Amino acid sequence: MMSNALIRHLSGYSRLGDAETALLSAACKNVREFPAGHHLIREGDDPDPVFVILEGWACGYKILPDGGRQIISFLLPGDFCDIHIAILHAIDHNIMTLTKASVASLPRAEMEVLIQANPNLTQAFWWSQLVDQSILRSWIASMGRRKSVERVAHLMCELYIRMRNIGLASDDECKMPLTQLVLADALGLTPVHVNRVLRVLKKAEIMELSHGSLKIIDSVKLAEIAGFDGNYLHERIRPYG
Amino acid sequence: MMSNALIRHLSGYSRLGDAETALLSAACKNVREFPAGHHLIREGDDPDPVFVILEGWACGYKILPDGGRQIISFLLPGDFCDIHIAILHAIDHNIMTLTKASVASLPRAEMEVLIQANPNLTQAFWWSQLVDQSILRSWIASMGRRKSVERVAHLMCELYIRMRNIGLASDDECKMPLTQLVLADALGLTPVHVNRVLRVLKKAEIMELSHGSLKIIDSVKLAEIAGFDGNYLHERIRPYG
DNA sequence: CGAGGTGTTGAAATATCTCAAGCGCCGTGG
DNA sequence: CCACGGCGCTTGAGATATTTCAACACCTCG
Repeated sequence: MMSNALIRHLSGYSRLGDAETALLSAACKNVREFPAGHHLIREGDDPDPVFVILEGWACGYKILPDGGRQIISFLLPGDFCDIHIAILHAIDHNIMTLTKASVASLPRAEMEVLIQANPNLTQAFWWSQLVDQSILRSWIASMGRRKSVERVAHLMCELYIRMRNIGLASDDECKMPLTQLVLADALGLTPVHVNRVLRVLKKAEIMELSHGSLKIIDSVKLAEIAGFDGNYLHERIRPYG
Repeated sequence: MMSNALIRHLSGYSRLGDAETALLSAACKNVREFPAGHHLIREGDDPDPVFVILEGWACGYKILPDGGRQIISFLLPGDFCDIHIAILHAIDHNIMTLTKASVASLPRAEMEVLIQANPNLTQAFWWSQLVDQSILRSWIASMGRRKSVERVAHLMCELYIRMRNIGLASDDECKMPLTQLVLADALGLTPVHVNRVLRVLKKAEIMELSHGSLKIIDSVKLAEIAGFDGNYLHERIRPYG
């Protein structure tokens, strides 16, 4: 029975003791609720607090000179914005909520003390960051070498597994509050094309995305189309539950 | 007068004292020469030594289930393979030399002692890793939202600037030992298409890539086509020289 | 009730790929 | 020294995936 998505998330990466979870809980006391479409971080900001998503979804994105948007990452409950980004002078992308979300903000200084004093936490944060980086690599591979159907399938696999890892998915279903436009901006496609791809996957009785939730009908075929190998998510130490 | 590409690279991120540069030099004593096409790291390996490229180029890549290759990163002199990746169980991509290269390998244990004892080094390594991550994000944006000409132009801008940052580029030219096939695998394109794009850029008198080197003819137009904004490379503290 | 965001569909336009062939260069082996 | 094979580059023509443009239906929210 874990009180907090951050703890649930990190405890997948390192065995945390009671003392550590207590520290994390305490650090997360400053919680705010934001509506969908609220910016947590804007490009060019001075990085200050570390945000942790406790409930809801967010995404990181970049705007290209021609006005196009590319989504770079999805933040699920327990995920946080890059901690050490403070070292850089300015942030090079935006982070925005995709749904109503409750978000804890931890003062950076406090954060660093916390990490330095607790080797298990250090390790958990490192791991988490490395997994993020691994996901970025995997996205590049997807954008570069997968066709649209495969790309959609792959992203759905990734997000489903990530949701399952934090205890937010059932056997064949999970929340997936993404509009087709958002999906398009994440996959480097057009909204219309995403629509057609989703139709194909539905007609083939493989998966169905609607009303903000994903239903996996034939998980084997889905993974096959996606060419999905979850290794890059570097599995949790112990499954949730 | 810097003896070593690693030092040159890191000193762009943090002011290193004589003591620190001496330590780094000493750590780099174990140097080997590899031919082009040699694998430094293979997917699934147990991560052990940290490799630093002293001379030559390397790249990281993934192989997709259908056999396709996607290049994920280019390693230039001074770049190194992810240090903290040791935390993960297994590496999820390959690293291969693209040219004859001289490579230092640092025992991981030694590395960690070094870092923990020297805050400036810690900072430099952090920064370096964050820049790598920033480059990954920028690649995703490129693959998702730029057309082939823009994508080629953008990569050339990035690599030129990175070469310049380590003192390996002249005003309008630098080494660029990439075959069109490699370029294609990095950009998510076909070798034939890369060829046609390069032709266009050459005919338009913007840049020319041949015999392993890049010549920039009209840097303004090149940056314009690319929509290049170098911020994501998070400039060095002091320019090389 | 109207407005705006989201999803749906069709038809035409276009970027990129695929397949296929030929060329030039370079290192190797006869 | 020449012939050969291999790799990288080049070019063409046709095929295909994805985009673009445009219209409409649906729903929620004010």
